[in-house]
Parts: sequence; structure tokens; C-alpha cells
Amino acid sequence: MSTVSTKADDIAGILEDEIVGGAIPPGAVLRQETLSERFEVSRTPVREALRRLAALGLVSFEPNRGVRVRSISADELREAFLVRAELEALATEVATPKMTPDDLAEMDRIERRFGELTLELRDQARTGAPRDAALFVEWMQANYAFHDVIYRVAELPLVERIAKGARRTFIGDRAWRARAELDQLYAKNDLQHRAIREAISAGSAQAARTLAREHVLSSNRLIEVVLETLGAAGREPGWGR
Amino acid sequence: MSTVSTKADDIAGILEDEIVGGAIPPGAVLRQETLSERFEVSRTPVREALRRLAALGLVSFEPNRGVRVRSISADELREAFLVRAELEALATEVATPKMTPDDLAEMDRIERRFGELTLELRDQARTGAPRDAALFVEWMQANYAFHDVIYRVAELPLVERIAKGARRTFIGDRAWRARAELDQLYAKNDLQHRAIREAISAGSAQAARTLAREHVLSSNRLIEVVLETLGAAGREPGWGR
DNA sequence: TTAGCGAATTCTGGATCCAATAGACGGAGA
DNA sequence: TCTCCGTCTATTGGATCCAGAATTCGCTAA
Repeated sequence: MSTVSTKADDIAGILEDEIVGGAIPPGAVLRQETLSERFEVSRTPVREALRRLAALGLVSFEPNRGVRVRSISADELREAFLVRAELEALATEVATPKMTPDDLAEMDRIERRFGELTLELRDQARTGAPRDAALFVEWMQANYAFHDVIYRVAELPLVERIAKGARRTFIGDRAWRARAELDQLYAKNDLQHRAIREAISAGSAQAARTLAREHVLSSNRLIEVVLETLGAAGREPGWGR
Repeated sequence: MSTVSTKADDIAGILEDEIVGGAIPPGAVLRQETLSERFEVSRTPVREALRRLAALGLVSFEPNRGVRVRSISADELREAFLVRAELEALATEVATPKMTPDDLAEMDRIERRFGELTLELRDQARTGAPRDAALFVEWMQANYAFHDVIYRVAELPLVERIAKGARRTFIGDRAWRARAELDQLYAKNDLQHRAIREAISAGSAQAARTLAREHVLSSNRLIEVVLETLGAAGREPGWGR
């Protein structure tokens, strides 16, 4: 079954990844003509893709002006973490009684890898080694993989969709600038994962829920640190062409 | 300030209302040509509007086939209520310490009106009077208005957007078919509103949170009843033209 | 020198046109 | 009669074309 797709969908997917990945920075203006040249299509599918991005809230749409990548404010970021905290708590609670031994084993495997990566990250942060973007990305992915097991077991597609949408407001790469301050927070993250896993293993849905909620909320603290060290970097380049 | 808007946005807005309001039933196929004739525009803005609806999850998009209004399954409906329960709980908790006397007064006003409407509805349900759609709509709106005060005070736009998105999966009119069974649930709804209001008034954010969560979850029970009485009405008309 | 005004340019929004796909219809053969 | 296959039509996806809005730029005048 060759899953058919339209060019508009392909383009939207690519742009989506680039925006959430930070390749296209917040505040950037997306020109239809430029995009149509880049993807070697006409402006029609490009515009449909942009409509989708706008509906997803990734870009803001100003009639007769153009679209620009939305830069999230500190408030929005905080709120996104609140939402994630509630929904991850819910997913964890629901997933706990549904966990099979296989699922738990998978969580263990991911958690071990996550622990290793965390150690490496902390080492780098301590020794002041040059930043290793690939390592950070891998750490992030392992982090997400841990939570993804929970989502998969919970079988709550709507919750998963919303939570992952809120997840993307964390523009990964930026955290690096503040990595020196993040040492203990890295460690805390790892410990929390273990606590969640143990609560699930013990079959305590309520404890797992509470731990998951606190886990996300303390990630929020991590973000606060990042925002502080970043300072007021929020410049809005204007519509200039 | 004459808020400019594109035709695509206008069309999307209208279709959105019609879909969530039930004027366009789930399973209906939306033909581009038909819509373009109806709105007296070309197919271009229609397609952009449909893209937006697809991104919002209101319709499903099948390449080279068309779009159809998504019919929510019982599982999806249940999940939407879980999400709403968590987010309303969050919003209520956040809103509680921010409530001003004016806000509380407004809640009182709405609650009184809601109580009256609830009584009328219960009377109708008991006496088996002919269904009064306008009354039900008004009841629903008063219900939403109550919660909207909380959202406004909480100042969490993202939470509000998501929760209201989940809210719309409740296709209002259908509930009527089961109204006889809903008598006590109506009453419960009213009592819960009062309890939430009192907890907020007392400044107990945690109690308000718990009450709000239970309130939405018991609405879920209401929906279960509706679904049961509705039976398996889920027909998928196929793509036939 | 600078403020204001108007033309020119650039870009978006929408309409129209063409290509490609999917389902419907109908005929031929087993 | 039923199945298979080719054709035909309805409908979507994408390209191109045109109109209108917004910004830029340059000219004029105070």
C-alpha cells in the first residue's frame, strides 16, 4: 500500500519539522515564491501547506502581508508545560494498569540508555567540553522515547497529539546555551524517570500520575533557567523584504 | 479597525460552526465544486479552508478522493472528556486565586440563570413535553458561559483553545433523544456548578480543581447514557456520489 | 533637511485552466 | 450469470494568470 500524499502535505510536513527543530527560526517570514522555488512547485500547494501550519499554530497569518514563524513568549512556554504536565499525568495514570512485562522491559532499556546519555551530558557540562549537538539530540530523543512508551500503552491518541504538540514549543537547540546551569536538572530528570517507572511497575496509578505531573513541571523549571540565561533575545525583525 | 480577513478564513469559520453545530452531519462528504458554488468563489479558497479544517481534525482528507466530516467514535468522545476534565481542573485551580468580587458576581448571575434553565429542562423531561431545541441550546450556552468565566480569569489561552476544541465533540442536539434518562444528571450538573463556585469563593484552589475535574467526568457519564440510547447509529455512507 | 505625497514594485489572494486519479459503466468471455 | 477488463466521467491536485493590497522609493515643496 503506497500511502499517497499530496505535495501540500509533504511540504507542510517538512516545514513543520524545520520550524519545531529550529532550522527556521521564530520570527522568520515565509515567502510563498521562495518556498515554491525551493520545493519546485507552484505557489498553490505552498499556500495550502501554510494554511495547515497556521491552523496548527506554528505560524501566524496576516492577510495580504504574509506568514511568519510564531515566536513563543515565555508565558506561552510556561502554559505549554502546564498542559503537558496535566496530560502526561493523565496518560501515565491510564497506562499504569495496562503495562505488560514487555512494555516495562522496553522502558527499562530506554531508561538505561537515557541514564548513560545523561551522564555524558553532565560530564560535558562539568568539563566545559565543546557542545555536542548530536549528543543533546540523542538525549532528547531518549527522553521522548521514554514518554512515548507511556503514550503508546495508554492508547489515548488525542492526548498524545495535544501533548506532543505542546512538546514542540521547546526549541531544543537553545537549551545548550545554558547548559552549565543545567547540570543538576539533568540528573533530576533521570531520577524522576526511574521513579515513574517504579511506580508504574508497582501498579500505583495515582503515584505514577503525581510523579509524571511533577516531572513535567520541573522540566518547566529547567526552561525558566534557559529563558533567564537567554535574556531578552526576542527581536521581531519586521516585515521587511 | 476593519479586521481584514481572507475568503478562505471566512469559509473555514462558517464550515467550522456548521460542523460543530451539527448542521453538517458526521460522515458527510464536502465537494469542492459544491462549496465554491455556495459561497460564490472559486475552488481555490475553498480548498484552503478545507486544509484548515483538516488540520483542526474536523474533517479527514483523502488524497484524490475528497474530504469528509469526521464522525467521532465513542472512544474519541470519552477521551475528549478526559482531556477536558484535566484542563478544566487546571484552569479552575489557576483561576481561583485570581477571582475578583466582580468575577464571582458574574458567576453567580450565570449560575442563577443556569439553575432556572435546568429546572425548566427537568420539567420538560418529566412531563414529556415536546422537545424545545431553543431551550436546550440556551441551557448549553449558560453551561458554557459558566466555564468561560473561569477560562477568562485563568488567562490560559492555550488551555482554553484546546479545551474548547474538545468541547465541540459534543454534538449538542443529539443529547435530546435521551432526555428522559437525563433528569437527575441535569440536576447534578447544577449542583456541581454551585459547589465549584463555592470552592472558588472560599479560595480553595485544590478543592475547586477536584470539583471541576469530577464535574466534567460526570458529564462524561451523561454522554455514555446518550451513546447507549442512541445505539449503534454509526453508518459510514461511503464515497458514492 | 525633512515631511508628505504618489508612482512603482513586490507580494498575496483568488480565478481559471490543465493534468492525473478514482470510481462507474458497459461489453466480452468463461 | 458472473467476472474481468477497458473506457468514460466526475472530481481532485497543481500550474498559471490576473487583480488588489502593502511597502518602498523617489520626487516635490515647505
